[in-house]
Amino acid sequence: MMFGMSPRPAGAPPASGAGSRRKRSKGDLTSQAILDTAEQLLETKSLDEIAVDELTSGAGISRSTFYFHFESREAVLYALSERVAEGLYDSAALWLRRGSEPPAESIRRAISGTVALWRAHGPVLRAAVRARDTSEMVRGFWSEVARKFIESTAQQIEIERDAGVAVAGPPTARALATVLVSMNETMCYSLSLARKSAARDREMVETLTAVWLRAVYGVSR
Amino acid sequence: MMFGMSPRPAGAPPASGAGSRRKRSKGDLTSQAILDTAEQLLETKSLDEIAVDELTSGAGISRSTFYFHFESREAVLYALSERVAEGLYDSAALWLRRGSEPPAESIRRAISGTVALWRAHGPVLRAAVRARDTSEMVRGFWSEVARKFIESTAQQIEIERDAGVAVAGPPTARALATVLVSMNETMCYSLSLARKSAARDREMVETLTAVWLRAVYGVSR
DNA sequence: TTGCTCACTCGACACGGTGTCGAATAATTT
DNA sequence: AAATTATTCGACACCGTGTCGAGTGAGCAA
Repeated sequence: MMFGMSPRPAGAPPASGAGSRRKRSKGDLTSQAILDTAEQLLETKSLDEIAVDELTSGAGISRSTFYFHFESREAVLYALSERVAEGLYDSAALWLRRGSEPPAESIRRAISGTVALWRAHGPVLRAAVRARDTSEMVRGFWSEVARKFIESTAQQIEIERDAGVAVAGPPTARALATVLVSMNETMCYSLSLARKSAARDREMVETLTAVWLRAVYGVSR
Repeated sequence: MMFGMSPRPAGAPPASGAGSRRKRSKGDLTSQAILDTAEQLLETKSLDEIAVDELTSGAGISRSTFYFHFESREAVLYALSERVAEGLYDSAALWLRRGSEPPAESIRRAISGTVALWRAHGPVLRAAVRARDTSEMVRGFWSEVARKFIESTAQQIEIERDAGVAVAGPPTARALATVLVSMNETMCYSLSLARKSAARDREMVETLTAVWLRAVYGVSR
């Protein structure tokens, strides 16, 4: 009764092709308008403080029309998340394949990218993290994202361990990766809540980098 | 309009003395019943999935009577948190003053205590963490709890650094402490979501301990 | 042009939850 | 016993949700 929602938005237009810009059927336009309004409102309020009619009046349509485009408020968040998720994968890849540069550099670069992304899309990312506990749909999506992050981190740790550069387990590479990735997420969440400050951001990147380095390689400098 | 709530529960009985058991005015009893029902319901649902009449029918009273005892659902959670918070302080104190034992022992003991507490009161603690973003009252309470944890951890790190045992900053002792404490909270949160398993708990304690040790002291073994 | 269809929009409705009020009742004090 | 205070209740007004059936209009076929 409570979890019956199908992952596919109810009456949503079949796969609004992201690339094809010809023939923006009117429906696409209002879907976009709803999405934009939602992203803007999330800067102020949390998802469940946002009423459907705030979304629709912002988009210039009637409240009940909303349900033609989205199944629920969560579905809107899901769509919003997808926009942002691709950016996340990029910063994940950064740390995976590093050339000959020292680990400190590639880790710092990856973390820095993640922080930047949270700074850019904080409201949406926070709402998504929050909705993980509420919406099956959102949870599925983000646990997949997290899985990829953890997987590739664990893999990298194992490579470094085999090379004798990183300190051996226990903890398992996987357990260590889980903790480190979660730590990044938590700190980015709370950082994105604070007023924007380059100094604060830099300190956070440095702190997280230091913990990663020490946790994986044992020694910092 | 939205944030006008006073920190003091509306018509609540003046300071239901925790210790004095004589003269349990009838009101205290039903307040307790509401609290107990809430704690039990939180094992299944999140706070905002719990309707007021579920609380009151569980306590055998009428819905509107609820508002005589508590200002809102959040106020119930606040009261529930206070019950648990004291236990938290104990495990904080554990790591602060250690005798001559090696740091690994005291850190493991403190983390182990925290994990145990989350296992015992997971639902309430999760709801409280969650409500931090929603309720001013709950946020104030928990930021105070977090502050104490971070403060005492930072203090301890500085002591160890002055003694030349811990690796020097940067990161600041405070920044490092913030990250480590938050990490513990996050991992306990997600651990308490998983089915109870002694093995899993042990692994989590070991992993967190390892990260703390390496982050603070640089080398693990 | 007419007429058909299909994407899209709307207002009305039923439902369920919240918070408040004033009156009724139980407990305690004087 | 009377007065006061604590506690409970039902009724009410309000707000947000999700659904339904009835439009509306743009494009397309004949």
